[in-house]
Amino acid sequence: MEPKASAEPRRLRADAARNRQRLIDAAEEVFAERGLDATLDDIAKHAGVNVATAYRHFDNKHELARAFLQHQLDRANALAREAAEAADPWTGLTQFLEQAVRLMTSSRGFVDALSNAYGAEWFSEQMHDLLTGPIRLLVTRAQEAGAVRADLDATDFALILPMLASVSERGLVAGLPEPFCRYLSVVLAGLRPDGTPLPGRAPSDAELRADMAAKADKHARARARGQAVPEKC
Amino acid sequence: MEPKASAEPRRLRADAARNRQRLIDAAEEVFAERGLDATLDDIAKHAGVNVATAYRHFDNKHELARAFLQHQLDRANALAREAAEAADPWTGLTQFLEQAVRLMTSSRGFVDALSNAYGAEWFSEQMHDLLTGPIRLLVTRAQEAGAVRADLDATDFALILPMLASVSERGLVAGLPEPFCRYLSVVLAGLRPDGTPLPGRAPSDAELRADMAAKADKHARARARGQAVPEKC
Amino acid sequence: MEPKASAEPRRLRADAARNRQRLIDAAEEVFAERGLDATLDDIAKHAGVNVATAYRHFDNKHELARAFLQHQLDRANALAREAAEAADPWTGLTQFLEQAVRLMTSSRGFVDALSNAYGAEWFSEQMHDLLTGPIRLLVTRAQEAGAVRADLDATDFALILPMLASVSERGLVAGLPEPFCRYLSVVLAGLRPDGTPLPGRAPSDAELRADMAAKADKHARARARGQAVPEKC
Amino acid sequence: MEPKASAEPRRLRADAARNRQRLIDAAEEVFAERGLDATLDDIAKHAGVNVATAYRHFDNKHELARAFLQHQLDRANALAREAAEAADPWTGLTQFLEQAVRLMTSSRGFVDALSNAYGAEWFSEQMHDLLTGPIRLLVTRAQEAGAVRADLDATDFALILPMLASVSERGLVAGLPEPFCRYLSVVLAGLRPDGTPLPGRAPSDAELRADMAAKADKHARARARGQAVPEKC
DNA sequence: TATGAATGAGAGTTCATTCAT
DNA sequence: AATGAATGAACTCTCATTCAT
Repeated sequence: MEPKASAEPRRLRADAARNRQRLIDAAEEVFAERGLDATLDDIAKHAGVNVATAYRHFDNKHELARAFLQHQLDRANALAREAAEAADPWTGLTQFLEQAVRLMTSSRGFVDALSNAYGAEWFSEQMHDLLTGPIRLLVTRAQEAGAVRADLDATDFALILPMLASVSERGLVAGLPEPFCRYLSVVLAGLRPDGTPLPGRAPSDAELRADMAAKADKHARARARGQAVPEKC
Repeated sequence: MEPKASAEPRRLRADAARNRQRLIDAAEEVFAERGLDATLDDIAKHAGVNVATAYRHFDNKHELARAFLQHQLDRANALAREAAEAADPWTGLTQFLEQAVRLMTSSRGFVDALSNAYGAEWFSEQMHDLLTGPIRLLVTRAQEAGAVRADLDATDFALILPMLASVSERGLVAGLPEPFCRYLSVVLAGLRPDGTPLPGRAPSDAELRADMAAKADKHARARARGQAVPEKC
Repeated sequence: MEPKASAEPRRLRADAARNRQRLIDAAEEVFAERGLDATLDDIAKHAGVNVATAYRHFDNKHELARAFLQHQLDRANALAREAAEAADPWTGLTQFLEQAVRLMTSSRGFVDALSNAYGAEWFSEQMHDLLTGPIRLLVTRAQEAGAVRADLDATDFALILPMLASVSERGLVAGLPEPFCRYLSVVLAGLRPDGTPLPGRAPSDAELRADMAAKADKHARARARGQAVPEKC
Repeated sequence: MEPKASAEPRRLRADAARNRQRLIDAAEEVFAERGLDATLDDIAKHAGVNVATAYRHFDNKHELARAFLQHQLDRANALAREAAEAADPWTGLTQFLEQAVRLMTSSRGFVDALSNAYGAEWFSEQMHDLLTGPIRLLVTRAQEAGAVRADLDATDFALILPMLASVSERGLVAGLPEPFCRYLSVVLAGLRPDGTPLPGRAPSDAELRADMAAKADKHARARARGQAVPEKC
């Protein structure tokens, strides 16, 4: 109802804007550190404001998380678009992945969302847009240049990105110089054409959408888990 | 006081032993389906016993989770050992990874732990043992046969395994035939020698150990997160 | 400090006066629809002003409710006075009751107050004045004309009015043509002389006063509730 | 799911039964004194147990209220059935009303529910059963004996009872000997045949049912309130 | 030993009221 | 004078854990 978390926020009073920003920053920090399970109280405390103030700015915890994730998604979109301008398509793709992983590295909350701890329909929709928009561009260009497997699809990154996210999540801790780069390299090497096709197939756009619905519906998820796993790849 | 979940369990009365097993089985099911956030009450109900009974057998939720994870780790160990007996080293490695991923696919709780939602020192230690034991065997054999990159180390799988776990976690939902196989293939392809070295280096055994400590200590983790991320891989 | 809602209001700036009126109007609407539990924020929004503005005009929610109730009481007074001018005393009484009930029908907040959801001393005092003033007039005239029971007193309406209020509250919902009229008729019929005296007695003016104090003091009320209820009327 | 507030409760452990009873008693007291808005915390404190204990016994506040109201309804049913055995039909009816009012006198919460502060579908259904069952019996018998107006219906008591409830609510406070008896007498006198028909009509059973739905749906209620009120009875 | 029951410490959210612009 | 914003205290409900039978 109110233009609380709207995209086009009314001009806020100076102090309110400051507090709002503090909240978002705090959310960024706290969600990044503790994941999306962090409590609103904690975030508010971190921001130096009362919880109720958080509720003035965001309808509920969900919305704050959304604001936070929106921010991350915006960055990811920007990265993809920048990368699309690279002279060499392969360089563009690797550059994007590298930076996307770097982005994820800095935020456990984002990884949570990607890993679906946060099964919001909304987030998946955003991801879908990212995949079928800028990322598809990157992939197609790279394929035309023969730089990546022909049977790869942009939608494959719906799985590959979270996969890389999880490395990044663990990566820094080890104290290695640039840990995730190493595994990103493995994956990148695996994306290059090698004469053999990948087994299975990429999720279709429709399946990606179905996936969203399923994720939003916990029961579907439980059911899915019960499914038999094939014996052999 | 009592060495409840000790390595050297007293002989339990028949019914006590049965209840203990039921609890572990229930934990298996429930943790697998709902992840490590599942309620102890739920697990107890699933096991057909009272929560308090769970507390007679396990000091706390943590310990029950440990028992559950132990089980998964044991299976993983078994898988690795079996795989080590494959005639062809590469086949052995792929077989192990395939089955390990399959194992993870069936257990959200295990993935939670791997993805570090569950940062117990203990778990990491177990992983360490798995890596430097049976897995190292597999890797070394494959390297000697020239089937995988020479600069790969068993400890790399401390990152690669969770990475694959996360695909498996998402995989089933999509309704694809055998989704994780596809991305496992990508990673496997990436592990093959291609003439270029991997950037960075594998975590040393010591670093792996340090990692554990860090993960158990949230503050260290927070600090780590603050670290600068290098601009370029 | 300032005599905010005082009887002798300072001259207000034009816009202030307008806002005050808007607030009262909004209170009227909102309290009427949602009862006295409605949010001050809601009322302010309805009035198109900020909550804080409400607090400039009224010390607290209580006071705004008072202003609202005052308005209703004023109307009730006017109704009683008008009715006193009816040619036939009985007609006057019925006319008053009919319109009073109609008034209550349109305002859940008023009914709340009458039904004592709002046990303010002040309100009871107002009711007292209404009863011992214009209503007594109506009753006495009707009695002199032999139209109502001789042993009825104006103060009896301290109970009868809320009683009718509660029908009106429920009445409209049922979708009946003019529901409360039916039960008003029952009560009116019951007020006519029938040769037998009413049991008990009407509250004296003093008791009515005591009643106020008691209602304002919750503890007294609790005590009262503990009182034994006689076995037989 | 659990047989928490079930009609046929499992045998409870002695202490649990005691606590459950304490909770119900406390609810009775607190709801009676402060109405259904009372907080669960208060009730629990009154019962000398932790809030969570209340949640062990009742799914939520709603259910506790329901248990409390059920109790009142049961009593009301019993009263009606007893009254049906009176030799004289009129005596039976008056006896029932007298005792019903007495019952309501002791419980603000019950009155709240009757007055619809508590718009639960369930409660209305219970009332419906009470009205069309034992109360209809009383009314019909009285009509056959010519003791009450022929155009009265049992469903009229859906409005008359709450009406009387509201007197009783206010009655005791005044310190009068048996205050509500006086107004009950007025209403009873009004129910006797007097040669003139009542205006309007009683709600049909269907309308009573519709009423429930409407009450459960706040919006319907708001709409209803907006309805025009006829000028003349 | 196993159980039903009880509990304290939150978590998310709302609201009357006050502060700062 | 009026507003946008902030706050503390409450309220409903949950969960890991402990007590008493």
